[in-house]
Amino acid sequence: MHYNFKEIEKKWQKHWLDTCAFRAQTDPTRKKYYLLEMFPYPSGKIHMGHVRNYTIGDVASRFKTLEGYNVMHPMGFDAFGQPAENAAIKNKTKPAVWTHKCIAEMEIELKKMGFSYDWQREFATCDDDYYKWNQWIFLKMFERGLAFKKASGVNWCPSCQTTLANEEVIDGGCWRCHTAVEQKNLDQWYLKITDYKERLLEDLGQLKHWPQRVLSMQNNWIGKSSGVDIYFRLKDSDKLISVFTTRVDTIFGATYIVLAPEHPLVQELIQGKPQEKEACEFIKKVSVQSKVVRAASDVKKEGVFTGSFAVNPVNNEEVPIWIADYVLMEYGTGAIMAVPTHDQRDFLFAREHKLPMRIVIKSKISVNLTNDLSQAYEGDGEQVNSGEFNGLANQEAKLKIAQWMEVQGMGKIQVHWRLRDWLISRQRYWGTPIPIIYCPACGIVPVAYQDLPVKLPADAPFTGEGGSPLGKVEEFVEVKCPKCKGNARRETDTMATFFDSSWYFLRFCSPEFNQAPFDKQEAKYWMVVDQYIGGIEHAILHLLYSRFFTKFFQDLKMIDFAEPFDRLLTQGMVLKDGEVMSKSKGNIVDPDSMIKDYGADALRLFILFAAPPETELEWDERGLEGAFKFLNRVWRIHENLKDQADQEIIKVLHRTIKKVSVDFSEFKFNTAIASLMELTNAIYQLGADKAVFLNLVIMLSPIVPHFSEELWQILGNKESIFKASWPKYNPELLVEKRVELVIQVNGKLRNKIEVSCGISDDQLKELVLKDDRVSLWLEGKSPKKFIIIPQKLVNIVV
RNA sequence: GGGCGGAUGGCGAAAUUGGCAGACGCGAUAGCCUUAGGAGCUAUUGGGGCAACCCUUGGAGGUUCAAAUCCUCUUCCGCCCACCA
Repeated sequence: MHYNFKEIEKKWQKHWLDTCAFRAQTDPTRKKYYLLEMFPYPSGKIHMGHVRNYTIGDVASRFKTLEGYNVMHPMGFDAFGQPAENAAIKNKTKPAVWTHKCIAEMEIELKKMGFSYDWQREFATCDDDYYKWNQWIFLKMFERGLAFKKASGVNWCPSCQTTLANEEVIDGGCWRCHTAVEQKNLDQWYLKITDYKERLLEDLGQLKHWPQRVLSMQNNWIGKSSGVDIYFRLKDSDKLISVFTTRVDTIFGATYIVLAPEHPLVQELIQGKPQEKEACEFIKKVSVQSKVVRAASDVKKEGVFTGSFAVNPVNNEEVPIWIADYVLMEYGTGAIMAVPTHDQRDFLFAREHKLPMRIVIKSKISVNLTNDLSQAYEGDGEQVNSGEFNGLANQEAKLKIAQWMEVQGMGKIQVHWRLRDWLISRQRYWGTPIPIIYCPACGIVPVAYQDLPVKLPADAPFTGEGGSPLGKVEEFVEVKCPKCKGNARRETDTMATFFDSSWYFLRFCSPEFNQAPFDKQEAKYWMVVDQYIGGIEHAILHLLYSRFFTKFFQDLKMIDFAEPFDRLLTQGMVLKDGEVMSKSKGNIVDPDSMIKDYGADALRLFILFAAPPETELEWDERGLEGAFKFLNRVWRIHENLKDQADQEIIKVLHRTIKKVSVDFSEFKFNTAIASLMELTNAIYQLGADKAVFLNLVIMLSPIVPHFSEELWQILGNKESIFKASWPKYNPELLVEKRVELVIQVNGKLRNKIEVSCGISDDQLKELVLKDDRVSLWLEGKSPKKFIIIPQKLVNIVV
């Protein structure tokens, strides 16, 4: 018979809820621990990814509780967003109704997993007392010029009928539906995240406990690139073309320059030239090309000559000006100097169009100085053909040339960034209304703070067909101007949902606070988040925005730290047959049916045991069965306890406590479980008393809480096991008197001997030489050298 | 093209950071037990060999008394960024 997990899990889940077992109370006398998992989008059902994410967090949270920390472990819902709108259209209901139904269903599923949340802190971002503070934050940003409206070319998804942030465009397609993104000129709200670029970059250095991978992704995304803006004068006028380069050391090898087809000077340059017609056609062709096609790396670089020339300031050489599709208006200055000998793209382009090349960096390896190259040389070397800079190492020349050019007024040392301002306007219904009023007399007027929240109307005629649905709700749109009291109209766009999730971790500190987004005092106690856990897919967007908001709050003096998350763990995906579980692949394993068959505890145990948290986890139901068997094996021990444990099992216990304590703090749950299994095996061999067994149960409790609570109670404890404390090991018990040593001859394992720990090196040498197997391998030769690693090994070198 | 990770039995994975490769589990094989169940218990389980032994951490070299671990080259896989100047 197996233990009755159904009854036990139900019983303890009810008990935890009834007693508010995981209520976090602010208590300045105690050390706090804020553990947070990325809150879910309420889709209605939890999937294995959620189960894994939240199980990892739950174990950490319960472990910290047992260690004596005052733990806060909250849960909420990232409830605004487009899927709710689509589902509402499909199911002929309202997004609010659908969302709340989904939240209710998910709460039940999360509770069935036995997660230790402080449910009293729960909120959903679609609650008006949450999104009110989105609007408040927006207004604060607006006051400081950090929220601003700009007409510009924006990414537009024709399928979702909405704009997208740069971050939401993936491979030229919409992150949600993968439709090719188009460019559209619209009046949109932006957040000036670029004002924070230096701090966002620099403070990455503070994040000592973030995965390297995430840091480098953020680093790439911010994309700081240092170089020089070089001014090329036009041959026939005084106008300048500014080009950006990170390789100013190659300036003497610039044999032509290339402009993006959209560059503002292009029309002037081609006007009246013989090439005008050809150039116009080319520009037209490129302009209709989608970004995806243009960015495809296998497409041949195309371009045309403008007919005009510019002058290279360093040597007054006339160089032809070309237009090509591989130069992008969005980056740098939209113009480049081309150095075909030292840039592969320039090289291919120059070869194609028979443009001149000149080597200016001599590679140390190759002596090739002819122009008969097979590819560009992009490495380091010595300057040649570079006037007064000849002979310098190119890295040194880079600095010297840059300084010299700045002094001469030929250019300016310049930094370009990849990071763009964050577009937050969405032409959607189910989101936070942007709290702005357009007055014919006063222009753009912010909604007054006392008028917040600008409530989202309960109903709007959204069809998914485009345009802002709020624009069709007259009683929403029509409003009096807060300044002149005249007739005015509200902004009808809503905010991108990433806005909502950029500060929710602060709201959890004081979810009911009604004076500000969060209570300073509460935030002072609970923040920063000690451990944050979530998927790698949020490595850039959500984490960058959250860091930005945190710095903004710091500037408002609402908090006194710069980074919100101390430790970050990005858990790996759950795979089935080597593939991501997805509806379209039909390989979804439903957590709920696994709970029915094996119980939540077994599911939690399996998911932690099968792989370390960061790596991908291959779903294996037989493994789950194995986890279940192990629990039954532990269960049976309590019926066969001895009155007294012998010394040997106590030693094993203390070794296990040491190992498991370390593993738990390092999130190595798989090896922690392995040690607990070893302890269990040892108990089967040696027997155990109640005290030993209870220690095992406590160590298991973060992983399998219902199971452990029940055994804890059966063995006579009145209070919850989570009121107990984590066991400590006795170091004296870990000291061994005798130890097994490995004997190697020339580094090969030849024998093992047991010796007392206090043995001296000389005694050991003697003992080893007497050993039969050793003398067999020595074949009469005398040892050259002994290498002794205390308590571990002896290696005899002959 | 750039960056960051990986590659260990039939499978998921360990390896105190340079010191017994394969802990723990799954699967498999054999046996035992029984109130036949979602059982349980005991052994064996990287490969070769009767054996002593030999081989084995994607591949090839190297450093070292000693390498899964460090170095060089190389192949494959994953993720991120990307005509980024």
